[in-house]
Amino acid sequence: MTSEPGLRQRKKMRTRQALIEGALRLFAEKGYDQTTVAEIAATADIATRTFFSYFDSKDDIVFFDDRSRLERAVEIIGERQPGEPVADLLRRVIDQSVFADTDSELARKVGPARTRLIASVPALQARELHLLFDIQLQLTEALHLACPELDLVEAAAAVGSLVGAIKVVVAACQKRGNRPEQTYKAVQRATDIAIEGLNSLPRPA
Amino acid sequence: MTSEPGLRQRKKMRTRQALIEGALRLFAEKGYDQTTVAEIAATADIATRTFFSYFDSKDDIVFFDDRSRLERAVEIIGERQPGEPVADLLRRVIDQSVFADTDSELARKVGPARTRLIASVPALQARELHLLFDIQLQLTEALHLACPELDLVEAAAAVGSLVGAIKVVVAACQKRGNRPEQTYKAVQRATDIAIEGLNSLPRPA
DNA sequence: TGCAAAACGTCAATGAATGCAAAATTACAT
DNA sequence: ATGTAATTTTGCATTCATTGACGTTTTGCA
Repeated sequence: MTSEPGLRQRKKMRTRQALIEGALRLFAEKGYDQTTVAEIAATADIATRTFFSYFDSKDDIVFFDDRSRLERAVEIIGERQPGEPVADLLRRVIDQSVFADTDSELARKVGPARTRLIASVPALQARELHLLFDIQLQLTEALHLACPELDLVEAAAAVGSLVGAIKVVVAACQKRGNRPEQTYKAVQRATDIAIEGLNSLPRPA
Repeated sequence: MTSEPGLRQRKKMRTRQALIEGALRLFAEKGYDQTTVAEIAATADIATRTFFSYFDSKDDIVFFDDRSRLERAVEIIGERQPGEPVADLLRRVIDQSVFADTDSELARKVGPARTRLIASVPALQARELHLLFDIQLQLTEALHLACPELDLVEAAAAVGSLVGAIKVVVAACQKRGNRPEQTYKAVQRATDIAIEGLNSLPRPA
């Protein structure tokens, strides 16, 4: 069952791939808002109507590898060693699903351009946050399952606190125009703060 | 200068109010997607085109009091007593800007219905998360200013961690259908976890 | 080969959002 | 009170994402 893709599937996948590449190229060339769905569809030689059988919306195409990132994350959580501290586990999840390049070459290729794109288009920011939120709910469930000592509220708080800290820190860094290296350091710091708690912050002089 | 509103302003405010009430009523009656901007405009006796000079988009009308909530929060942060622990300060911010009814009666009146509405319409969820994210960046700045002992990254992590924990916990509670009282308890717990850190969570048996 | 399902495409419609220029309203100085 | 400038409102046209209905083509499989 899970073996041969079949001609139909292969064709679909090729079209999908073409759509993604075509769309990201157009977005880079003329901007997101200036690119119409019809133009994207044209790059893969399909009708405009058909685009919507590949992606639910125009924004969705930008986040083509979200699903696989989530799956990887859930997998990592599922492989938790009994007794492993939650903090250690979540550190691994962040490292291997956020920073690793999941969807093979494609993700690596578009990586930085995509980040810039999202940051510059409000509609994409909103979509990203929505997807990320949904991801957090699923991570919460996975964590709750993998860590019987945590109730659902604790699992949710753990995920939300860690992801929230990182997301806001990254945005703050981008806003001030930090270099990627500094931003990476900042993510580490954010992770530590979420794990150690706000009480670990420097006290007033 | 900051005294009398002037007829023009008063009229505008009345129209705005009418739009908000009309829109929320229609949303409740026929659902968000089934309500058109033209219908909303009609409830306030203005042209469809004019709606967009009051709100940038159809979703925006649902979050009419976000600005004032944010302003209240920034104000509270600005009034921080020197030496007051960050955790205490942020606790106050949550209590008084998230749970307090800011926009006078209107906010109180629509409160629960609005919450249900947002939860049931994906477009509104996305918008809310986007607005909340922006709010967090502004809170980060305010906190950084009010707490000289925190650098920007630390301030961002503090805000993101706390808000993120609460948001995910609330969503998890709604998803499982908790009663408001339980949800409130959960928010308290989430706050504690963000403040005490993930390391304060129960260890595996 | 031939049928059923899956995919694709055409056509038409809806509805949000925006730009533009004219018309209406309000503020303000004289 | 009146005229003028500033602000709002509006009608109109347009673009474009998204969706529904329905007929046509492909592909998978018996």
